Amino acid sequence: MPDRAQRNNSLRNEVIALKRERILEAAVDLFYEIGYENATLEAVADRLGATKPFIYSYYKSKTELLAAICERSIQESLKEMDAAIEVELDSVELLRRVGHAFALAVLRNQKYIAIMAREEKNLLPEDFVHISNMRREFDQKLKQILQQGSEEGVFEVEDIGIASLAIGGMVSWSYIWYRPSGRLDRYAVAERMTNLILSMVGVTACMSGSASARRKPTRARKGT
Amino acid sequence: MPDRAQRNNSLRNEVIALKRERILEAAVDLFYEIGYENATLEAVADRLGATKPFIYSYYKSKTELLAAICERSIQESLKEMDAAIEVELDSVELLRRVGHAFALAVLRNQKYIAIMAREEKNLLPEDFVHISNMRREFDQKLKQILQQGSEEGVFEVEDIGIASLAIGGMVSWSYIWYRPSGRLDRYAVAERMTNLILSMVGVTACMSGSASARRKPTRARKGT
DNA sequence: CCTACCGATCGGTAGG
DNA sequence: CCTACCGATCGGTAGG
Repeated sequence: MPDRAQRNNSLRNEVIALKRERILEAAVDLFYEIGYENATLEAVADRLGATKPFIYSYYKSKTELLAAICERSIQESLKEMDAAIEVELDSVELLRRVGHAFALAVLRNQKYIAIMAREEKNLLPEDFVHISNMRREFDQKLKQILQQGSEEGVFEVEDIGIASLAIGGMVSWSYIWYRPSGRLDRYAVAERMTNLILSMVGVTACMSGSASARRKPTRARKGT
Repeated sequence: MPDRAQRNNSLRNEVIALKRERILEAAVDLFYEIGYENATLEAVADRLGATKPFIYSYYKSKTELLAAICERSIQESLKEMDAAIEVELDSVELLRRVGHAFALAVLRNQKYIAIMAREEKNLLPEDFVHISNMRREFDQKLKQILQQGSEEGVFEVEDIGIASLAIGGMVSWSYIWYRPSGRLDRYAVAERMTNLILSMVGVTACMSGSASARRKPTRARKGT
């Protein structure tokens, strides 16, 4: 007897989830383009062919919508981080994997990252705290990786705290300059950033992969 | 005869400049604390013990005030960059100096940098273009330094464009996490970031300063 | 899920 | 340099 009711219910929930998702996406696009405060919910609704009260039946306020966007923003990076950690690799491979996945996540979720970086002052204090905690968690895990690699002697890092913040920063900042229409696609950018991360912690090409050593700068390149 | 008039005039100009400066500073503090849109000009005026129309007699609009803040933000970084370039050093020392001065500038002007990063969508199109150009100029000059060092064979960089954006990003991002009350003062952070920049471009400790080589990770540290 | 509306805020200005 | 004000915008809701 609850069978049919439940099916209905699950369908209903799916529809609700779908609508919430579409609203979120429309908001992300508009907030990214013109900024949270300049974007009216009426304009968000317009993009969906609906009206403002429609949005209010799925989100209870504008700031709740913003919080949902910001939360997803780091959630995605954290997810990649956790997936990489689970694989149990040596420190170099772990950092390579984490760096690459993190960079790809930022480039893929560029709009979300931009909104989070720009709009923190428009979050409710409680949401701000929650999101700050997630951010701290990410930084801690990254720091942990550097710590381990340093103890093993495969990383050479003067200050682990600063190094992890630097890595986080150089990757996160790409939301500002990356253009999908640019010279490199996301994957190529992530590759290069990963290599930069590795050399930042003192791992040079010959130490990490199977490639042959190129410890010394290739002076040959200049002359030829 | 123009003597006295001119003295008066110059005094008058100084007073105007002083007032404009105080208004700017108050705005920076408030915009940084609660965000541009949440800050009313009335509240800015309050901090100066004045009223809103007072501000309007020194700035013609709220957005002009924002543009002035953003412009100064990069102006400071560009100034440091240019000062460093003028000294004519070898590539390694030049990058070290630029990195250090740039990092210090960001940490010193943390509030300005934060506002610029967050509020670009609130700039007039013309101001946005102007500021974007200054930003591009900075990136170009940094890239130029990497280019030169690479050609000389002292830097080992896979992709100069990405590397310069990465350096710019890791330093700029510090506006987010740096706390003057934290573990390290500005100078110490700048030092560590500079070392990270250098190892990112393949310069290890032994190559740069007069210090003895420590090419290999110091495995000794672990065992002892 | 829409029409119609309110209430409050705030950038900017007149006028002195 | 202030008092007093306007005009417009927009988040949120009532009521259906």
